Amino acid sequence: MNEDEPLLVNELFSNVLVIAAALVFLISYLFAVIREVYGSFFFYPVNQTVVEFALQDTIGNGKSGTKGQCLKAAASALKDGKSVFIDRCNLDREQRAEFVKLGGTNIDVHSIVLDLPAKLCISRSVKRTEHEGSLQGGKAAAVVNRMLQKKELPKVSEGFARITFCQNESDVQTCLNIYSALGPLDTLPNGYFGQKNPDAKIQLGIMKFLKKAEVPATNSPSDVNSSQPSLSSQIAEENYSSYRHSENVTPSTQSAAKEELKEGEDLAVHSAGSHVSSNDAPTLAFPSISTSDFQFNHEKASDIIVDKVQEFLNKLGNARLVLVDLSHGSKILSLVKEKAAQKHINSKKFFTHVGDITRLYSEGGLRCNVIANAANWRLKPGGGGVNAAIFKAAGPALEVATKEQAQMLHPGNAVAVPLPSTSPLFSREGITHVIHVLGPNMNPQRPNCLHNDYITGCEVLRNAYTSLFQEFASVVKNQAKFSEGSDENLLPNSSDYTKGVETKHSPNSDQKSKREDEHNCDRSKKCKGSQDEVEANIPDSRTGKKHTNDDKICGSMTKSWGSWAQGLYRIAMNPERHKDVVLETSDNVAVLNDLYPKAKRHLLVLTCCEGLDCLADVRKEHLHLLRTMHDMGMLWAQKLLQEDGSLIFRLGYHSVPSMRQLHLHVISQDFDSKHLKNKKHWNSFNTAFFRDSVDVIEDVSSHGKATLRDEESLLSMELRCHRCRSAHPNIPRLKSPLPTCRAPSTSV
DNA sequence: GTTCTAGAAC
DNA sequence: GTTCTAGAAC
Repeated sequence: MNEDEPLLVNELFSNVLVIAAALVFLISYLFAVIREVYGSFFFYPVNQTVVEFALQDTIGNGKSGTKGQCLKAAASALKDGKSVFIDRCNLDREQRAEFVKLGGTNIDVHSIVLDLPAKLCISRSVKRTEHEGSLQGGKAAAVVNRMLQKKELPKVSEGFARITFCQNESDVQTCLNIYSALGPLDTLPNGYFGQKNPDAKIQLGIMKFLKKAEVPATNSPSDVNSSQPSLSSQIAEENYSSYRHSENVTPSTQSAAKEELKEGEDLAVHSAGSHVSSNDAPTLAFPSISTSDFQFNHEKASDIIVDKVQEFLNKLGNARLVLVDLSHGSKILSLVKEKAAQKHINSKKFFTHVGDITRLYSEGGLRCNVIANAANWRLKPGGGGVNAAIFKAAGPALEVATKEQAQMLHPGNAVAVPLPSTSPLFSREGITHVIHVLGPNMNPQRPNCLHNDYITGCEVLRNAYTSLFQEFASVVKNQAKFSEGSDENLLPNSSDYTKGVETKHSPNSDQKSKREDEHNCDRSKKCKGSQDEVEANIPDSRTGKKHTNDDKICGSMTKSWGSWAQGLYRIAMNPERHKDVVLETSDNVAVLNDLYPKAKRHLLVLTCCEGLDCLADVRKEHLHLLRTMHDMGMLWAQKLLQEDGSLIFRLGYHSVPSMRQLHLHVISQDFDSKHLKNKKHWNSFNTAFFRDSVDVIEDVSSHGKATLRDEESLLSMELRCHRCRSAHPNIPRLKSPLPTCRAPSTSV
């Protein structure tokens, strides 16, 4: 768009002499060209070519008009059967609400959004010397920035029948043509046009998990998909994205953010993680085993529960145990409660809880990192009760993860399954492990019925709780080990897996090697298969050059790596030789601090697998690796959060990395670093160039490869604050304390 | 990826 | 005058 010839909506719509869709009420939502198109009112009488108009700023005989005057004028025109076009800076929902209300039930309310780059807007405003709105010179930039901080894109849920987004002059022209062509009885289809549903476009990690419906979602033109998806598909996408986005952060930040919203505080002022309590004790929530469908005697069961709890509480450090049942009238719960009190068991470390075990945190506010499942011997979903509920709530991820650990379970045994971070139970409830446990069965309709043999039954039930609590202890121990920064592997002790659990490759040592085989990355074998190995040594038909290790194919295109770009590759090939920088190696991935961190905390999770240089190389067979990297990144984010609860993390990949060897960035969203120096640095983490790990996994699993975003345009995009989206002319201004969303400018 | 630096922008 | 960007070299 030509900056010298700013688009004036006044000019634009003064050309619209006939806009005759009966009682179409247009609200023009203008934030980008704010001061160029100061609020003007146009009244289009139906079936007439006469245009009445009034500016909010000039409605009162040349003086600034008030909102009340505008509303009155609009209501009056509507009453007269006219179509009304309101041209006004309706930045937020609240400001628009009164106008939308004018539409009532019979009048379609449309919105046209002129969403132009803020930089353009500011430069225009600054150049302008005289303005109806008493806004002149340099103050304009401050106003624009301040307004942009508040802006909320309109949504159909506010009462709009149709919302059209215009990103440039051509979009505006199209819009103009559409409305110009309307006849008296014509109508326009409802929904979003020109841009996706605002919610679906939110791509900021920080905003993502908040599920904050009102989050402003501005995107620069290059980031906007100009397709016009159907409304239903948009809604589906919206729902999907809110679920998906919540996975992108650690559950603790998510919950903290929730608290923050409750308090109604400004996002920008307090970072979402600030309420994180780092001393949340590890907690196992477990249902009463065998007393429901397996019809085990409640008295006997409650004795065993209390005994075993007492036995283990001392061994579990600060960990807590919680017996959970759905119903308030639960007999087993009251029995256990009573007996635990009699035995003076510490009620802070062991207590009972009434609620849904799959919604302990979201509905009960009870944070449990591990839950037990009263499983069936096949370790399959279905059946009823707790087992069905947990498998359903955890999604298919649990089934897959369970299969990796064990095929079946004998009565009296338990098996811990790490919950993939893709599971809603992980993202929503903060559950990291599900421990499947199988108790004795006294129900003749179920397998392995003991037919009231309570001598065996009690022994089996004792074993079941012993095994359950041991598994839990093992999880706690490993997590503690992890947070101490140990580079030992995270697998539980072999003894935890062998007895009564038929693993695919038990015992544990085999399991570990199996896991390594699975995401294989055997350096001699090469992840990408043999094809690239062959290609790597034949001349490229386009360049005639030979590919070597330093000049190899990256995805479908030739990408050469300079010597300076080989650092990560060297570490990945020999992580043991770089113990000084490598924080941890496990499952063929290495974790290290970024040499030039772009935020307070900035880690890289590096694959040690040769042949995977960048995202373009990633294919379906690397899904397991991507998940491993993601899980490792999440664990480290959690660990870092324990050190500083105010941090917020985002996990993702650069569309086109500068350094060879696939690496996942785990980066805190403060961007407080002297190493973040230029536009490329900023945009590589704050535009679609940065591909969220969860999105990459989703892309690869559904399309077989990752979606890469155009490097050039994204990296040279205007600088916008990742929180409030305000635009800034350069990096120092962007990073300077004022005017940012943390401390909104009050001048003007 | 960083560093250096010419020259544009302020 | 200083600040900042962007391109080349590494």
